Amino acid sequence: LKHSSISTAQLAKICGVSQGTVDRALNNRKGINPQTRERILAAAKEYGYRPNIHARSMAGGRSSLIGVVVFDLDNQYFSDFLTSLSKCCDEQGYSTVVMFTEKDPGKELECIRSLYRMSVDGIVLCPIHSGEEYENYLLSLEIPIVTIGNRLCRFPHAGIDDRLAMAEATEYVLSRGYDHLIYVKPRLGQQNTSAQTLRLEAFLETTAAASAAVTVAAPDTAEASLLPHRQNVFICPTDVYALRLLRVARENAAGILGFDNLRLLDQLDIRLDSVSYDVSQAARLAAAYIIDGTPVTAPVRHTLILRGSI
Amino acid sequence: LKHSSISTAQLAKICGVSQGTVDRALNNRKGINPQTRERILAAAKEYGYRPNIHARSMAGGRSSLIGVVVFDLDNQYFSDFLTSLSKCCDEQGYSTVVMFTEKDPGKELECIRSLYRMSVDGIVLCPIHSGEEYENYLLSLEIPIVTIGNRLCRFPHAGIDDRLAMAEATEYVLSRGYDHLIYVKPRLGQQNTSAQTLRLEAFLETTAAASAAVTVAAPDTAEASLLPHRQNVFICPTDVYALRLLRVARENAAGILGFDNLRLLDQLDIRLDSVSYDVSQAARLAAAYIIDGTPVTAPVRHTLILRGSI
DNA sequence: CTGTTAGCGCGTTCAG
DNA sequence: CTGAACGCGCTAACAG
Repeated sequence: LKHSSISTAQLAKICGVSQGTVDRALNNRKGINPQTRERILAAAKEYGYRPNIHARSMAGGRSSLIGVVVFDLDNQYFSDFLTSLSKCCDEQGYSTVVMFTEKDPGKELECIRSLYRMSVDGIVLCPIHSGEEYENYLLSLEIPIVTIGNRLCRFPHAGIDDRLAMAEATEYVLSRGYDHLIYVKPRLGQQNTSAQTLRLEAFLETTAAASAAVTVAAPDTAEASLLPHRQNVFICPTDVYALRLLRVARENAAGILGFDNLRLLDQLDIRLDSVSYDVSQAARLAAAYIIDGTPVTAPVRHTLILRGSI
Repeated sequence: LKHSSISTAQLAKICGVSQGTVDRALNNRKGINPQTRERILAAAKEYGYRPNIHARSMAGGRSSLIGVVVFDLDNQYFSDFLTSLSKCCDEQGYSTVVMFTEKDPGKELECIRSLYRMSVDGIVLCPIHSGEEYENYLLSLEIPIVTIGNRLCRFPHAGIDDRLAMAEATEYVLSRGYDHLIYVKPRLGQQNTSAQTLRLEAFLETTAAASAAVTVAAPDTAEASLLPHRQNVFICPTDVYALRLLRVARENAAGILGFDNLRLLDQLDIRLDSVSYDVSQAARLAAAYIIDGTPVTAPVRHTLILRGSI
């Protein structure tokens, strides 16, 4: 009663074969008569056979579980990603188990350990830790791990080319004639800040040769950085900051650029230019890497969505 | 190597007892010498023993997995709830498995079936289905199920008293002297719309005896419902609608009330009055019901958060 | 109070 | 190509 779906043993009895043969048919293993395979497959479909993940993972096979480790759901970026990933995994018969680190390095380790103990088939991780020792630990788990948001040296990354995206966006801003760029830099208190670091570096490199003035400000000092008699523009490496500065920008006739293009913008009809990319593609890349081992070759493509705030 | 944590068998060998005794100690079962129990518990702690959920659930015990079925993460309400629930479950050694229905009744059944097959210990469900037949099916699963958002007759609900909350909010609005109340009613195309239905009913009952004019409008016709030379106010049963109407309200000097008090409001410093309640308390109630069987006796308390939009 | 045993459903040997 | 047997880690039932 507990599990409505039938077991391989029952299937075996029904088809008049052994459990081993059923296993060979179900899991596309070699060494089985094509006819008996078809017969078993047909019966499996008829009786609605579904593998039991617990038994399977105990016997050393896949668990069909994929772990996801993110900060929280405060930033809609993660919500967007989760929705896509969950859908993507579902379609392939996998379930996702999400855990939150709340940007606490200790919790990150706890999350990973928990997921490992659940014998997930892989982990999608937005890391806050970094360093060789940490990566060694992750590698020792011997399960596929792919990063999102922040990066790790020896693991694939499902995301955009942060450097290129920010460089292009900055160039566009410069081309619009602004002569004072205020980069709103988050406090980089954490360990792994690769995403934000790459964006900042790209911004600095791109503006190095420009004639425009440049200020790098903390979120709470951004407003005070506005210069009079200048064409000011806020460059925000996250929509979250941009949203908070939207009013200030408008009141001071300054331009403003966001990053991530949260669904929120369209949902609430907010006129904020933002660097956008296909989150579902990132999710697909991550899932494909974990499920099929498909290597992540190219970064996800990005676009600048213009709504008139620059 | 796969599972770094030791097994009950190993613990048994270490303590010089049988596996059965270890089980009795670990799971607070009766019929064991308090001294041997302490000895085993100490060893378990020392060696970092952690139960294997797959083995446990296969043997007919708990899986320490709790299923969550919600529409999606578009509405921040669900993100808020999930964050709280996940935290709450974590603290008690449970993990959550989230699935999305996308308001598709067929998917809702799929989600529940999947979770059931994973032998989750219980399900937190925001139902879109309803009706006796459906409830019978859920009951036949013989696992604890608690609803959030929408309700079902024969299952506990972790949430506020929607009727009372809307009634009180409406009364407050009336007390502020508005003489034209525009209720923004969602399209109730789904099957289970209990939450929205209760709120609308409460609004209508509360305004029945009032002298103020009342209009019930669809989200896209709300603006057109504004009456000239009147003190208009929008009553939105969801912050999502309120956020979209915020500008219209301001431009027309109309009041506006939201519902749910999304974290977004504080995050972006949005001045919207909204009916608020402690989401984490709802999460705790839901978790306690599933984990310990604690009955949900009283609804979660609500408050009206005033930010000057009424 | 404690030890022993069986079995959950599946993957993986090893024989045939 | 197929069948039989074992073990994963745990709970439950029965013996002592």
